[in-house]
Order: sequence, then C-alpha cells, then structure tokens
Amino acid sequence: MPLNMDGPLSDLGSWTAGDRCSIARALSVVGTRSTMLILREAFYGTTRFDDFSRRVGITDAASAARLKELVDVGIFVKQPYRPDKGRTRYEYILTKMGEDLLPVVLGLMQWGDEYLQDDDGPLNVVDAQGNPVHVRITDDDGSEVPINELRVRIA
Amino acid sequence: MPLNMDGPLSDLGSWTAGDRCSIARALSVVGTRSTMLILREAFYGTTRFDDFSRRVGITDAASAARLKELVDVGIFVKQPYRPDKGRTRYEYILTKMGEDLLPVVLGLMQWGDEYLQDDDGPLNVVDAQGNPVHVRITDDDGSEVPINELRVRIA
DNA sequence: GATCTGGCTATAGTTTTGTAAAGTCAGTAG
DNA sequence: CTACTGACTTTACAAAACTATAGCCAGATC
Repeated sequence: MPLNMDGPLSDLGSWTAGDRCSIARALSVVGTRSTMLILREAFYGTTRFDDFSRRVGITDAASAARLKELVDVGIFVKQPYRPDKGRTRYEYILTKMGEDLLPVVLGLMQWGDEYLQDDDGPLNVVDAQGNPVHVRITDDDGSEVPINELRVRIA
Repeated sequence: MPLNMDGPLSDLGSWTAGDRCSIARALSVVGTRSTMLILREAFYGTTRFDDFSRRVGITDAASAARLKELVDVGIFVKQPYRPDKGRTRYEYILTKMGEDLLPVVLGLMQWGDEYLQDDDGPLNVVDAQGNPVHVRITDDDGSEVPINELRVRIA
C-alpha cells in the first residue's frame, strides 16, 4: 500500500523526484555502510579516530576519508581535548545535525531486530524506566499516523 | 551527547558491535543509495520495472540487480497483474517487511529537509488534516523520549 | 508470420568504496 | 636526543556499485 499522492503527484509518469529530493541529498552524505556504522559508534560514545576504525572494523584509510567528509558537511566537529598525559588531541563530536540522524540509525536497528534476527537483536534501546523505545511516524502532537493516512504533496 | 551505555557496554574498549548488530545487518540489505531510492519510489506508488529505472535514474542493469536482491530478502513480492491489453506482467509490491522501512526513508527525508535544503524540500509528507508528520523516538505509549534519556543495554 | 513492447540479460568499462601495508609527523616521556 | 604514540597519509590494489550499449524473449497485435 503506497502513500497517498496529492493531485499531480499521483501521475507518476509526469514527474520524477530529481536531485532536489531530500532523500537523495541525505544519501549523498550518509549513504554508505561505513558512514552509517561510524554514526552508530558516535551514538555509542566513540570519539577517537582509532576507535572508529577498530570498532567499525574498517581500515584507517577508510575511516579517515569518511570522517573527513562528515566533518566537512557538519555532522561532526573536531574538538581538542587534554588527555591525562601526552599532547593535545582531537576527538570527533556529533553536532546537533549529527544527533538528528538518530531516528534513521535507530530505525535501521529496529527494522533489523524485527526482520533479520532470530531474537530481538544483541542490544536493546530503552527509556529511563527500561521500556523499549520505538521509531514512529507521528503528527505534531505525538500521535502515531498510520501509513494509509499519510499524504505526499508539493511543498 | 552520546547514548547512556549500560554497565559493561560503557567500556567501549571491551566490546564491539560485531556482525550480529542489527544496524549492520540492515545495511547489508538496504545499505546502498539505489536501494533506498527504489524504496522511495515504491512508497510513491511505483510498481513496474521500467518505472523504477526511469524514476530513480539508474540503468536497467542496476535496477534489475537491486530489485532481485529485494525480492530475495522479502521486501518486495512479484505479483502478476492484467494490464488492459497485452500479456500478464509482474509488478513489484512492498511486503510488510518493506513497508516497515518507511520510518527510515522518511527519517532521511526529514533530515535532508532540515539540513540540506534552503526551504522545506520539494515534497511534504502530511497527515489526513494536512499537518506535517515527524519521525520520532517514542515510548510504548507514544510519548517522545529525548536522546539523553535513552539507554542501550544488552538484550 | 512479422513486428512491437515490457521486462529483463550480457558485455565491457568507470567510479566509488574499501583493503593492506608502509610511511609521516608532532609532540611528550625518558 | 632518541624512542614512542596517536592520528593520520600514501601507495597500490581489489571489490562493489553503477554506466552505456546492445541483445534477447514471450507473448500479444496486426
């Protein structure tokens, strides 16, 4: 069951999403596997270069390339910090722009838990009371909107 | 601000996500740009092979490869249908498994609207009343859970 | 029975994303 | 002054994703 397409949008022969599409633009920035896994790690608390490489399971060259892109677009900032000993180092910290990708990352996790695991998956994300959380489509007041009530229209 | 990691998870040196991670598994299936854009089209109502190629803007070879993978994992089913004239054809229809990826796709759209557009993006997704919808992280009862209240624990 | 059409498949090449292993570089510790 | 360490960079290569172009095939239509 597709979304309800408003007026002219319902004729799929008459238009295409094109490159102003927000989904396509988002994918140009966070559309690779390693980028998404680097984000996962950032949400888990990883901040240092070597830890991204090691925990994601990619080479230094790959993580350097991805991290640079992510800093360039503003998803991470490089912040100096003072380790107990040694010189000043830099850590990669998510900006608000980066944190706002959490629904996407948790959405993937939720879907993977549901369809690609025997059980509920190795990790659970829960609220302060220990109850599981969900990624949902809601309206302004927070009530869930079922897929058949969604409409797509031209902005 | 990262998520709160429960007990042993807080020591990032002592564990890694590994390949049972639901996010990594999900990305093995829907982790490419063209796959996500094919899903976008399916939500917009595209069902036919040529339309996927044309509307996503990829070659037939690419869409054939992606669609086959998506049918294999169960995100699409190939359903016979009777066009007005001509022989029986097949259309690609999202299963529930496929529909459940909508939060991920809309999450990307929402994020792209916010950070990669001058305006709100070319398309809006709204509810039955015409109010914009949001992808949110909620509790069982539907109340939004702020990122600093989220905890990750071992299942 | 020849032609057309939608839905693919085949071949060959390019781009992007990744690997592996080594090297660089700026400090600080010793 | 030398060695060490974390954070990269470089070089060379491999694999995956994608392109461009062409061809194939099962039926309907004519």
